[in-house]
Amino acid sequence: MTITVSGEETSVEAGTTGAALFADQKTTVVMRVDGELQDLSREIPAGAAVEPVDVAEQDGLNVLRHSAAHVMAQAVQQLFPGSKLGIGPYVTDGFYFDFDVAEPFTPEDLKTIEKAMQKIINQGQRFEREVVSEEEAKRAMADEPYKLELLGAGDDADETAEGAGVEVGGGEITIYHNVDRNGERVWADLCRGPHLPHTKLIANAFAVMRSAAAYWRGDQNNQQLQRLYGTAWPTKDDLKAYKERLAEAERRDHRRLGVELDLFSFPDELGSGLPVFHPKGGIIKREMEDYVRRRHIEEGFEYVGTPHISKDVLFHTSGHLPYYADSMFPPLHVDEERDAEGNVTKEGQEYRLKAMNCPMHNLIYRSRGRSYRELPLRMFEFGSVYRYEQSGVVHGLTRVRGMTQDDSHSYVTREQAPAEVEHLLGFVLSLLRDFGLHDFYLELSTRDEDSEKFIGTEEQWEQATDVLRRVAEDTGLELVPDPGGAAYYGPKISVQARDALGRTWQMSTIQYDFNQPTRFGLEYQAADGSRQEPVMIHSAKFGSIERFMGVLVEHYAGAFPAWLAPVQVRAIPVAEPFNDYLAEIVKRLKTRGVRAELDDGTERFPKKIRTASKDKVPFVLIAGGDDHDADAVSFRFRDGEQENQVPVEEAIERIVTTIEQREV
RNA sequence: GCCGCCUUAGCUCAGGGGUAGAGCGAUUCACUCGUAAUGAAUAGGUCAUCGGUUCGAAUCCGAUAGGCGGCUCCA
Repeated sequence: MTITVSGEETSVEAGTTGAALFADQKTTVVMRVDGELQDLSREIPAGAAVEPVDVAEQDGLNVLRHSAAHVMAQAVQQLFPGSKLGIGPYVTDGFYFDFDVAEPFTPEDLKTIEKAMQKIINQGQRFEREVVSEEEAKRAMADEPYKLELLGAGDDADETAEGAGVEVGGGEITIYHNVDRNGERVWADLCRGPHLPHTKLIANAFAVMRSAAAYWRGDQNNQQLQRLYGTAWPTKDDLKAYKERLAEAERRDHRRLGVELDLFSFPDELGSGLPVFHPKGGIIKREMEDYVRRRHIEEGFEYVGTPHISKDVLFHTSGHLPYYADSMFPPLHVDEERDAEGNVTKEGQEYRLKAMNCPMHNLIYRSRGRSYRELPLRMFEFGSVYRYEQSGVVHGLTRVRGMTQDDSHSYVTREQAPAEVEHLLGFVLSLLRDFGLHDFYLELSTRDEDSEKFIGTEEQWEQATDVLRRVAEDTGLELVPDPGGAAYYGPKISVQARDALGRTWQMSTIQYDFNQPTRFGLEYQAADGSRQEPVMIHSAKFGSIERFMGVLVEHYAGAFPAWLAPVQVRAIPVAEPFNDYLAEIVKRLKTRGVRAELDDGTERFPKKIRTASKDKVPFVLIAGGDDHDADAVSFRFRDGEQENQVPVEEAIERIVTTIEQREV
């Protein structure tokens, strides 16, 4: 028969398997048959287009990890008889498997499981695919209640959790058996596959990473299972590189660097998720805010200010309550008066900490009549908002309970809306680039038809979503759909930025809102004298200053570009006699607005260099006899490079220019 | 909010039913002329908080607070 192998027509015997075809390719783990991933053990149908899938390519990695998940599950069921299987898909950089076990896994258990996995791998067990009927599958999985549930769910399984589709779905039902050296089936799982031909391909480049709890099918009303996360790679070196990447992420962790660089802290006395900024962190925050405020004003925004607290009726008007009551701090009851018997003589009032700025900006809009000539009317502020985040989700600066939003609201006519969205998106992207982030993609969050959370008519949603989609597509950036992710009042575009380590963070958001203007009765007088309702467009550029600072700390690994660095210049004399010489230069730098300081401590020279290096100061200025005689200074940069005897004038100009140009 | 783990000096951590240790940091003194650690001395802890068990608790148990890893959530 004739088949096409990697684009070339070839003639092979009927019944040829992938294993036979790619026998000499040791790192081929599965094959793509007419675009579909299949086990190598399967026969290739006549006329098919086939290509080998290498373990190192994404599809191959996924198969490797999914197979490793099976091995882990086999090990767990060996060690913990009676444990029940949940799902076990591959995920980015690894895999997990959920188990219903009597006791949660301990750290020792993880090591034991890893050892048992190694044993299974060393046995070189084969993965064997069996096509079964639904009845057969139910019989085979009689002891696995969760698998039975998935069988019942059928093709819906894809929606139950990330990766659940690997279990069932996609037409026929299959069971994968692990077969030992003697040809005996030793373990089985309901699974769509495909899998590696045998376990030896997992080699010893795998690890059981951690355990955690997870809700069955991602629903918090369901049973909580124990999830084991693992990782697997084609080679030991890949595994090592992955672990090194994790270690690097840990070194860059903004929570760690925040302490080391004395930027911010989270005093227990304040409560969870409430940061305080120390002087050095305060400089970074202020530089960020100053720059962003200036740019907003350049872009036609007007800076406004609103309080941190208000009567809670405001949030009823906006529609945020009762939808989001759970994530707002509980109300404060004030102004109530009682007589001696305890009877209420004056009704009190409920106040709420502000969780969003838009209702207050609406009040500014409404404070007087508005003309179409004023639109677009753009209000902007650094609004302090407080959200009662659940205790388990608070995380460093990236998830806090008190934060500063760089929040703006553009009030426009319906006709102006597309142009304003475009304007905002361009502005947001330019700001992110100014802060050193260059790798983005967009997410379009829309309403979920089935949810009652979303208000407004279908036409309104469609129109708004259309506007956002068109503008997003015009950027040429990757656009990822996020159905059901919209706010209750309208769809949103969010910008996801990738940092230096390739991790993504939701930063900016642009939301199209046709609901709040109605709820607040906002209007403007049109050219024809009629009263019209504006559309409002919400936009947060960094999301929150706190989160963005956390991202920046990690992106730059604490080595901020000069314009953001808390200390821009540290002057270090080679020995004490040069203190005065450098003190004079520091003074001149300070008059130019440079954050410069002299290290006139009693430590010796090399120690001061080391300290400056650990502090990640961008410019170290050194002066000794040679410099003094030449009326010069020497530079030492963060990468260890040095440049000696630069004339003082020139050195100052270079530092000032670098800061002004916001160069790294 | 849920599951598990953790909380000892400013930081990183060791120890462990008989009232505490190291390194770094800090302070002081001496030293100090060329690019990542000079030396010595000193100070610093109700072992998160509260309660229980015990002759005795930092150590064991419980509660609370805070943190970490996930899950759920994220206007």
